[in-house]
Amino acid sequence: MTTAPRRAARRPTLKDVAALAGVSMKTVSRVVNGEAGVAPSKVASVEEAVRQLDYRPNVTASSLRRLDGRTAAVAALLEDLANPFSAELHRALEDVAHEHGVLLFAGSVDESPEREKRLIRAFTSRRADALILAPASSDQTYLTYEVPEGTPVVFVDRAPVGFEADAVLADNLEGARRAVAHLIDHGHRRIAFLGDLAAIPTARDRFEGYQQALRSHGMPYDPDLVVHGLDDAERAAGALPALMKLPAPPTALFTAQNDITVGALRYLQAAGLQRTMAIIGFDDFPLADLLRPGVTVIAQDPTAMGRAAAELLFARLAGDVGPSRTVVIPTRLIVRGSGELPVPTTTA
Amino acid sequence: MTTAPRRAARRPTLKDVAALAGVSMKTVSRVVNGEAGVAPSKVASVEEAVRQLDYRPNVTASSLRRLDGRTAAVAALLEDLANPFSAELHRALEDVAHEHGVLLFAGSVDESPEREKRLIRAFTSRRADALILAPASSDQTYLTYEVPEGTPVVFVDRAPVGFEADAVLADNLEGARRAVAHLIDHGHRRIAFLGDLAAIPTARDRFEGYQQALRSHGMPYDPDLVVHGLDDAERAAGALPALMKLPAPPTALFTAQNDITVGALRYLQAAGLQRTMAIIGFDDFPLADLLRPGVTVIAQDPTAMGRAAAELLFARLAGDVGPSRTVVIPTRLIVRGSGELPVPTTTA
DNA sequence: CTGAAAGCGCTTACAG
DNA sequence: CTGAAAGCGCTTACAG
Repeated sequence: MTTAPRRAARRPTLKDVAALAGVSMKTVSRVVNGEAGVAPSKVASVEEAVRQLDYRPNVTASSLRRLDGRTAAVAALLEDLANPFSAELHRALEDVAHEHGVLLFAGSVDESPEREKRLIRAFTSRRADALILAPASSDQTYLTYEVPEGTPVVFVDRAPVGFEADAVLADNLEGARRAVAHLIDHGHRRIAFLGDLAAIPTARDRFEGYQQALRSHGMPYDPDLVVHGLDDAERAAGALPALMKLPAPPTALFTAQNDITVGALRYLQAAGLQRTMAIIGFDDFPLADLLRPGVTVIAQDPTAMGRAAAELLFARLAGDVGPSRTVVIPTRLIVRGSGELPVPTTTA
Repeated sequence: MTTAPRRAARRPTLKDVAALAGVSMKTVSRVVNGEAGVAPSKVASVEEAVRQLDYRPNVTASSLRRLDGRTAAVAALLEDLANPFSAELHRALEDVAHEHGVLLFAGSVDESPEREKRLIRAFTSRRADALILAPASSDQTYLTYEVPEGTPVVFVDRAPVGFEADAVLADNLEGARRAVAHLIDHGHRRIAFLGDLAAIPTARDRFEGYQQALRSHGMPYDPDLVVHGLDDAERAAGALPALMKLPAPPTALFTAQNDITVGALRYLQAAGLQRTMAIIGFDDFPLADLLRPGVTVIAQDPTAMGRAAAELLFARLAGDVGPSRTVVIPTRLIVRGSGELPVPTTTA
């Protein structure tokens, strides 16, 4: 019978290293933290003791006593870690944090202001050094007393309300305006807007872009062509039959969010309308190029947004005390076919 | 000029609460931790002081002194947080952790054993209570001394080697066997295998399933039809021209991973072969149902895998000391058209 | 260049 | 039922 290897029972401490190396705890601390001014012979014996004991500093304990209280961990509160936009953003944050030797806590806020507040409490009570937040709440004044001074907060995807902070945003209004202008350029005059919950700021900006495009082209705004509150693909698909039954149905759709685009595409394909109804979606998605026709989209760049947010954050942690900055990451129109379908020349 | 609200400068401590409530620190500690046996009047005055000062316990400090040293944080090392499989798994872990009031650290190992080891060190030095690991390394014996006793480790997606631990795995071999048997049932005799890096255990299992299916149907194994090492979509697409130039090219493809399936589909569509070449992919992906033909897949269930892993983990944290368990989450064949294309009846 | 003492915010182990 | 003292693993603020 073989004996399973035993796990390390108790982690050795600074004190154990000091005893083995025959120096004081303070000297071990200096060596471990790379401070200058320790005799080379002592450095060597400390390093040898560290190796022998396989000593690992307790980051938690050191942050407790340090003046700056830094834990080398930052927290990200994103919309939903399972959704591709949040996942890519998260990955970009991880990459920058990793370069700085900092670890990342993550949580999904799920469009729930209560959940957002619970997570903020959980992360601040673990003394995260900084927060990245894609808020679900409509007002973040509460952060003033929830987040201690000296803990930077950077907003991503959604702008802060009632709280001064850096922010990284996509160009939602301009992207939407461009999508709708593109449809108008292809001859469409009846363009439907299918949007997410109207309470979500990005959804509002995209709706505003839709309206601006109509206005600047001298086109009337028809509320019958507008549907808000579509918070998943099924609901989006379910909204289309009513639009199609209008006396003057739309000839083009602007779907203002990923899942809405997918739901609309499912409906169009089931109804055999995929080569008749023009569609442009906000947000790119994998395989959009493989569908027939390919799906024209306004693409965001979550990786660029994540990197920019993380860089603002680390600049703050490095001591930048300038006024809050807002970085806008541009969107891109990707032409693939569905947004270039002409107005059908039927005798309706 | 209005004054911006000031942020809380210093967090109040247990001591501050004790002073305000006129009791000892120990009594405050008892109330905060919900321990019984405190006079109701003292409970009330402590609770009032907590409210007035907006006191938040410092989780980090309490874990330092506690005997169990629990930090109420667990770490997940996944393949790549940006990839949908890892992202869904991560989200499922988050949900279970959230139910337990536990926070989640996450990191991507990126098929790099070095990165895996760095992350393990980072997480253990932050004293995570437990680890969830989808390893990139081929051997995890090193965990024996890297992970302290009493810190549970649960493997997901890949089985441990050289280390005793719980594991949650997909049924890779059986799923692959079933995919290939399905193609054989539809008349195919020349079935290509397109796989990821052969060093990845799941890739090996899927290859083994491919071989077993051929064997059990009395079909020869032809190495010309097998390509390993396809680690992204472009590489997968690039492998197909050579297969098509074989004297007897395949009539069906088994693509053993998500990105490989996508790469193959891009090639087939560019070559106009999407209605000629049968294909079954391992891993489902969004919109597989909207392509024409729909893409037949072997679907994994990352959400079920994440939940199962988290439940094993919390059972260990709750004191379960039984022998290691391995949970296998079954895969599902989803028939959509591409896997049911017949063998073309050409005169080749 | 080096170390002894005090303290970060909390819990433990006691004593009353 | 309550609290004073010690200590978790480390760094600070000194003194030499």
